[in-house]
Amino acid sequence: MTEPNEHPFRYTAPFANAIEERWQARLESEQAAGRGFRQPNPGEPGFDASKPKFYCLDMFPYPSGAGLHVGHPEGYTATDIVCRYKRMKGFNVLHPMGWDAFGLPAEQYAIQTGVHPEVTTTKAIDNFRRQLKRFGFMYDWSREFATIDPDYYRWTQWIWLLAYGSWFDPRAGAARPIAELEAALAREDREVEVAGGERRRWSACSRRERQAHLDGFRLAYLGEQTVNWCPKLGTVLANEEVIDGRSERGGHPVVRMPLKQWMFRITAYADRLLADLALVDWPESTRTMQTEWIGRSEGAEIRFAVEGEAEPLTVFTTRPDTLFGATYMVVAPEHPLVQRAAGRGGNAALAEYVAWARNRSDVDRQESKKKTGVATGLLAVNPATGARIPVWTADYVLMGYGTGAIMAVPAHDERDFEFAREFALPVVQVVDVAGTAWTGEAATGGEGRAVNSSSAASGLSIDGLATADAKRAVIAWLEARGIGALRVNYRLRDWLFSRQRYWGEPFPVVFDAEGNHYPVGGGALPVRLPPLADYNPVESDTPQPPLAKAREWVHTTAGAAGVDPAILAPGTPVTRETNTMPGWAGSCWYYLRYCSPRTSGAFVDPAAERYWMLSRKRSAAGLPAPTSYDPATCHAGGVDLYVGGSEHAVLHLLYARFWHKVLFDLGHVSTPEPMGKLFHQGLITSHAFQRADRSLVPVDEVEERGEGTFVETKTGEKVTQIVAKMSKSLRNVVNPDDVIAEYGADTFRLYEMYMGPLEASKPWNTRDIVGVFRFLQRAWRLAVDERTGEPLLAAEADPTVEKLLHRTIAKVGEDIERLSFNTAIAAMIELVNAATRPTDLADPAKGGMTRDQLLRFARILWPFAPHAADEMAARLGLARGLIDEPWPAFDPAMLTDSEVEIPVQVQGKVRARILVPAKASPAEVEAIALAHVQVVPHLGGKAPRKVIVVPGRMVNVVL
RNA sequence: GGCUCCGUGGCGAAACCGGCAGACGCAGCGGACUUAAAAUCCGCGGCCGCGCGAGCGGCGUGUGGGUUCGAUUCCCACCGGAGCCA
Repeated sequence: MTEPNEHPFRYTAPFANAIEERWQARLESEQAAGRGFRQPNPGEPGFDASKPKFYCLDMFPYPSGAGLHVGHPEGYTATDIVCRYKRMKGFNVLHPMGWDAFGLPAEQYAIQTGVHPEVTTTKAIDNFRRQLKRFGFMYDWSREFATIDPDYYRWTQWIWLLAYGSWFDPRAGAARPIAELEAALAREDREVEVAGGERRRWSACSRRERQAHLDGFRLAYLGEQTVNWCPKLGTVLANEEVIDGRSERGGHPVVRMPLKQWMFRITAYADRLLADLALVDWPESTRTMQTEWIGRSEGAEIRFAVEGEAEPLTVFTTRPDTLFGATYMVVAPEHPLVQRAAGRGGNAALAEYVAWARNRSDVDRQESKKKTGVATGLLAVNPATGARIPVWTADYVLMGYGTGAIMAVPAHDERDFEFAREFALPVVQVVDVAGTAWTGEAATGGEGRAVNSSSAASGLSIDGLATADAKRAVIAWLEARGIGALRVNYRLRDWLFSRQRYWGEPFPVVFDAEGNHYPVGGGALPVRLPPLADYNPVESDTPQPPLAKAREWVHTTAGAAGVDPAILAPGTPVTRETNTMPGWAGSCWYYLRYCSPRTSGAFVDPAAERYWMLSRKRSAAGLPAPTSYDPATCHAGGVDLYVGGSEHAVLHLLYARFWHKVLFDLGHVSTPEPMGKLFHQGLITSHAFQRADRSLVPVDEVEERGEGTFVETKTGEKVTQIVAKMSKSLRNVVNPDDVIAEYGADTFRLYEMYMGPLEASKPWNTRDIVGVFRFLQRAWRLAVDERTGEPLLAAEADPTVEKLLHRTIAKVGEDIERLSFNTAIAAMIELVNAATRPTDLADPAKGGMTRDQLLRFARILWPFAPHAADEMAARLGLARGLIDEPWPAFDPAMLTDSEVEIPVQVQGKVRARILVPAKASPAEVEAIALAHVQVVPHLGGKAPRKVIVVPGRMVNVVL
């Protein structure tokens, strides 16, 4: 027996799912017909040039096989709300979605299963797309692409070639075509250094020598670098991917070895990357992180003469003022000076140490408590004191930082001090550090006044000078003697861009038999990835890229590869580059491709790029649309809102900025920065449980015994509830598909936005979801008769409800603008609660809202819960839903009250509340307050010393 | 160790520029409706004390100090947590 359903139109989960799927199907067919959320570009049919643009971007996901995580829809819902709102406010909204689809996990999976990464990746993309569509996000799916599409990576390769064909002109402070450099060298017939250190006029250089010289300037260049080789992963990693000497992914040991690799000269842009952070609206924390990552430090380069060596030993120090305290030198074991000293033989200990240190991973080198090292037997001369000081080698000095050599000042550097202690080297105090007494028992860092820092012989005397002055004095002295100079050093290294991997973009470059490289011509792009039978990286001590296995692909001719015949004869046998680009490559410029994703003749259509990226600042709103960047009136950043996790605060965002600046310098994009406003959504965490010994217990092994008391089921041991990241091992991962099935996508969206501030990390609390679900039910019931599905309309508008509606419209709009969605939803809940009929449905004419009011409410609900709002609007007569509706207007007069209740404080304590006319003068308010029956007793009969009246806010009486 | 951010009821949170601390939701309690339950609707709700009661008094935004008529908000120190850099 089945009960007849008395409420067939109640907003239940199955009902929500049904209407959501119906509206989504409808949107799908509208999009297919070129309507819906399809946003035309300038020049295309349907484009409205009178509207301002809003480019809103989500960090595109890496489509993993596991499907969408609850963290993904958090940022996506936020941008969807903003975009729907902006659309209603009359903007042309660009809100695209795509896939960051090259990368290690797919390749790893291919290694395990033998299935081509393209197959698994495509499947994962299809699943991600299905899941995202189920949320009803208003993406313009006609702009979708993946970084693995040949049509896309063709242009990734093209941009790389652009960098390859450019150099950084220090005088212009910008990138320029390398042909200009070549022309200048020829025109002025400059003298250049050729192999072997000789200098020769350009006209006298061989073709090979010219090429080698130019190669030294390219923004994308082949550099022999000490790289982080990870034998286990079979790849080289960027410094950024190595944490404490282990791979960021997998935690495998990493060893350092020299290798020829493609590099990006990102260090040339260090100053601009630093300075332009001031131009964008980014979280302070992110700007700080990038600043620290770039790590600009001013100091001095000092050249120390080494006895018996022609070349001086160059060091960089931020504390040239401590030169008198440099009692020994330390060079990295990889330093050429050490190599030479060891190569001469006769120092077995040195050779042994170098071999030993070389095989130590950075984790050991950095962590070792006890300092290790060996004297090289060489003696350097401290130019300030004239003293001969020993040159040591030690692994605490890394070749990758600075010059790979330091002057050791043990008195004022902790590590140098430890080293000096270990090997009984002299320690000389040369700074009287402010606030720290010199005991000789520890290094004293910080600034102060120079002591023990004078020498008649060298003519340098800085005793008594404050650190800053002492630095200047020493640098001036160094410069005068030609043995040093002021220098700016960066922590930022050039970007290692080669990977010994299969699943990445191939480099459009080939090598001849002598190892000279030649670019593949633009017409031959994309250089496609060849199919491969075996994806296994070769686990070995020397890098062996998997692409080397595609022998037929690798061995080709210049002509077949598409090298310009003017550079290399077509018949010349060449081998292709077998490294691939790292996972970062595709995400460096995807936001540009979205502007015109189907453009075939260029990486982006210039007009589309200009329209979507270049805009006037609010202060210059009256001016006509800009045609080129003007710092005074234009936004520096192109994308108006970029939302994604803070885990990309440094790497992705720094790399994208670098590519963008190269493109900007060469005239291919309109703005100096890619992203104007950046926002990081917080992490969605989960609950887990912790035993007394701080070990974690999975959620399904715990039961609740009474209020807030949890015990481990197996042992009965008491455990405490904590907040932890979602993880398979803790079995606290929430699957979005399940939540949608249980409540619908609208409820899911509302819940994630209602949890708390977007930027905050917050725990998922399944129990709380029902709150927003009930809100939607209530809102629905306010508009629709659950028995008949017919609208429920008030005969006339209740003035209180009308006033609240105006206020809610104003507040929700403001809150969306400042990305404060939780408070916007709270305001809508208050409105619905206030308008809800106090009795049952006996008399629908009582309470509730009029059709007009309900439609205005539906329109502010639409960005948050679009399906419920569309369905509501349809039942109220708007068959098409709210897709083309404007944001409702509010009357500013409705936002103020004629009378306000304000508190009266006596000595800072609230003693009464008074109702006063909003326009009452301070004197009137004061009079009412002081006469109040609850205030008088607290005055103690005295006249107040002072009365502070904040109009409309409060009164404070001071006795 | 340095830098940055954060700490508010049983829980998630709000208070946007120094002006009524705890909006809104969850959980809880009470009532209406119901044979009963669910659902729904109405109400209560920081802590302590006094009062039968409407209410009154005190304390209260991690801790201790400071600035101010007034501090969750600004300043200093400390404790705890997160992130980044060493």
